[in-house]
Amino acid sequence: MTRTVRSQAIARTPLHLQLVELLRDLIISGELAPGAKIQETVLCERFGVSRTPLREALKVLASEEVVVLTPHHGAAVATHSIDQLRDAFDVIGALEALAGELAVQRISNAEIAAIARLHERMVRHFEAGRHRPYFEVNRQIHDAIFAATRNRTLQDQYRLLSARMMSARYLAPMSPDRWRQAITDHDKILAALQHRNGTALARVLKRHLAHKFETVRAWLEREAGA
Amino acid sequence: MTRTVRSQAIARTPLHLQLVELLRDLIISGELAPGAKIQETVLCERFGVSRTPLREALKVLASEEVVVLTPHHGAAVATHSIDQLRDAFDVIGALEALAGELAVQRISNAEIAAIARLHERMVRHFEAGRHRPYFEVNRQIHDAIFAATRNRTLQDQYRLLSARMMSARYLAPMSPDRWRQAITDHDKILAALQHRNGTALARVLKRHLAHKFETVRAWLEREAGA
DNA sequence: TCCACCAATTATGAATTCATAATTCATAAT
DNA sequence: ATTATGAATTATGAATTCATAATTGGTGGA
Repeated sequence: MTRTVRSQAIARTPLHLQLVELLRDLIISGELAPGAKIQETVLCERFGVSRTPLREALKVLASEEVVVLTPHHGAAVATHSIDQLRDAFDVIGALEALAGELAVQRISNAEIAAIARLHERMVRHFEAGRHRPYFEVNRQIHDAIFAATRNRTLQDQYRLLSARMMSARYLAPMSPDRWRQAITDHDKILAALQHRNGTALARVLKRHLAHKFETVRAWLEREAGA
Repeated sequence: MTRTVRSQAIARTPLHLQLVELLRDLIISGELAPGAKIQETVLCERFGVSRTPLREALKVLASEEVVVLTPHHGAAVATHSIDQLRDAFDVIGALEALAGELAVQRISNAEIAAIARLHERMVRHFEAGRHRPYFEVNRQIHDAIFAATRNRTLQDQYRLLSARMMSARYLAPMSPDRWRQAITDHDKILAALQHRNGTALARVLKRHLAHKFETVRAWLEREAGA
């Protein structure tokens, strides 16, 4: 009996993929700030790997525009101008709109309920003024909406573009007014989901993102001036 | 070992990026068919490079989902199910709709005129039944519309997703009816551009893509059956 | 003192080498 | 004859080595 042993293959993640995730985390968390130069040997020392897999990882991140490779000059964490951010936000807006349309068609009642619970938690974080947990739950809600689309490509593209400026989204502090606005947006998002109104959901998701962009833009301009 | 004398041309662009383009072309042209196994040593021999840059290139293409890497099994040209293609077409549709909205706001009259000339050429290829030149000019028109958006991210994402199934788009033969339909679509695309009607352009671009998907789907299902 | 230029050092680009996992093929057992 | 087993071969994963471009630091000259 030829029982294939491949049935429960143990997870063997290639080194370069592990490094991709590791570096992405370092960049998202802000430990590697935008514009920071990446010294291959330094990171190799730190992670205990040779340059080969690290360089492969850098090439992948470069193709995602998370880092920038300059021939013979090395790697650096990508920086994005306000124009570039606006461009990315426009694209993400289109993706969110599509996500809204698809989600209401395919989401289960259980998933809607789960998002409602996340929503409650997020509101509580807002009321307690806890920024970091708020952002985390916020991200989970958006991820849940994209997961409900059942469209892997859509999810991947969304993650790709979000990751590219995740640090900006996380770091940009919201004014109390903007934060209240965000909560209002999310109330409408949840309502549109519960009514399975795709058009409304697409519209409010897009507007929500536009608000977020204004927050990021204001922060970047203040940063640049300071 | 003999001292390799490299020409200046290839010294400027990193090898792995050249290989990314080279491989992409091979895949788009169909020389490397979907599902084909990629033997590293074979391609290294063919291109006269070592495995290091080729493997870097494969990793980049894998992150674009143009190839699939299986640990210890090697690389293969990615195959896409009809469901995956539909997912990708949905996303491209959203991108095209956004492109339409932005293009009419930012395109110059000269660019519209250039697209009109491309349109004429495309129609002549259609009337003469020249498939390959038709597809080529068709692609140029769509690229021109995306270029008119002035949104680099949008262009990049579009190119990324189209490349992923370019072979399918190229290889799928259109029925005479579908081809006529495509020309009708393009008439409307040009008209919407000339009237700078973003809503109409977005709508017709999306519908045009839906037609294209039906062509590809029909072809794939016939292929699978045959 | 400042600038230009050249040597020394360092970092990156790419090839080669080494280790290990997967496949193939031959042999043996049922 | 067919299938299972195991050695041999092959291909991939990763480290190391080699080559070359860029940077740095110092010296000499104006």
